[in-house]
Amino acid sequence: MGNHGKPRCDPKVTATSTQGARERAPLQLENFLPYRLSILSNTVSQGIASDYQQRFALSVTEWRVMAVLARFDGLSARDVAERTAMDKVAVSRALARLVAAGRVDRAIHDDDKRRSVLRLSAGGWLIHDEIAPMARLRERALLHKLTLHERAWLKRILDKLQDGAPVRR
Amino acid sequence: MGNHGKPRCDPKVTATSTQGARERAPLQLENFLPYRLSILSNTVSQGIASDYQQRFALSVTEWRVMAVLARFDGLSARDVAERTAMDKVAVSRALARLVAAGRVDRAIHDDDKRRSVLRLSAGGWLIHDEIAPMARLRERALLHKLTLHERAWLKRILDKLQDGAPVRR
DNA sequence: TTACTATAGTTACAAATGCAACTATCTGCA
DNA sequence: TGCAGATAGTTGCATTTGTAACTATAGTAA
Repeated sequence: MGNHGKPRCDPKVTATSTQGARERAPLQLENFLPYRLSILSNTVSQGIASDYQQRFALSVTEWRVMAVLARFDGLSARDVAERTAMDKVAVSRALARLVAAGRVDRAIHDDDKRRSVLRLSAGGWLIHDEIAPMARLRERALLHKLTLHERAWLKRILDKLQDGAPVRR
Repeated sequence: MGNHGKPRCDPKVTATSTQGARERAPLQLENFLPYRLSILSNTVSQGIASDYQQRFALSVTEWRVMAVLARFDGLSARDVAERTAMDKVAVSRALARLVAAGRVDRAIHDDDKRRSVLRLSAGGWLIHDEIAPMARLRERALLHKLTLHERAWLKRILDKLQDGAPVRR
């Protein structure tokens, strides 16, 4: 029962990294790629969100929907879901709020009455035009931590990591 | 009112990238670093979670708590929150479930009765020892998409992006 | 037509999450 | 002592999210 080689270490005295048993040893979260990605992504997204969250009462999902609609006019909800890699239910709800707030106009497709035809409203564009530059600034600040060389590698690496990844729906 | 240079483009006909107006133009989400990080992170975490989610009825937060406890024995809830970069409330709730399920043993600190002293139970270790290798495999599969050179760059880049980042609490 | 299947989008319900308020304990200092 | 913060952890409540079921429309073929 108790034959587990538990790493008994005082947590305050830096991490007795229990190397030795290769597969069995506990993960080192701080070096575990999926974990690091998660932390970094949350930190970054949270930073950007704090720019507009309270100011416009806009959630991250709502902003993402607005961002795609700014780029591609007349998409259906399904298209939006595809382009944002968000769940269709999440998109539906974000759209309900955006339409109610008058930030997005929703029409019905002529040839297919199931589809909606989505478009930023004038008010939506105003908000978009305030947020987009802030988002860009955040990205720039992030990239400024890297050399040009590193930025190029990062892009290449993200491409490779992403390729063949399953697309959510 | 309508003097917005909206990019009218058929979404099916690949992305008329509205370059020109530098700051004003809509974001290209697909090249926007924060967005890419978010997608990648979600995809990866989701993949790992699918390995244990239903099988052990374990949430991502719970697994993370178990992972730190595997590595550092006798932490307090606060320590766990710090090491997982999770909210203390989230940790408290995850612990409540883990203790109830008999996966974590909770004692009270001798010198400070506020603190808990946390430790994986024997059953917790069994589960950990099943999940950890799977998680490692997932990470390995991810890293195998990269050359050794790229892996080194990625590590370096993540370090730089993360440095100076605010620590959640 | 009718029936079967697929798709767009919404709704319902349950679980997860975040924030603020709360209890209990500890620390420091008059 | 005893009182005013701090800190560890939990609880309540409102919001968000995920899953599945549902409605409505479309496509296809007998």
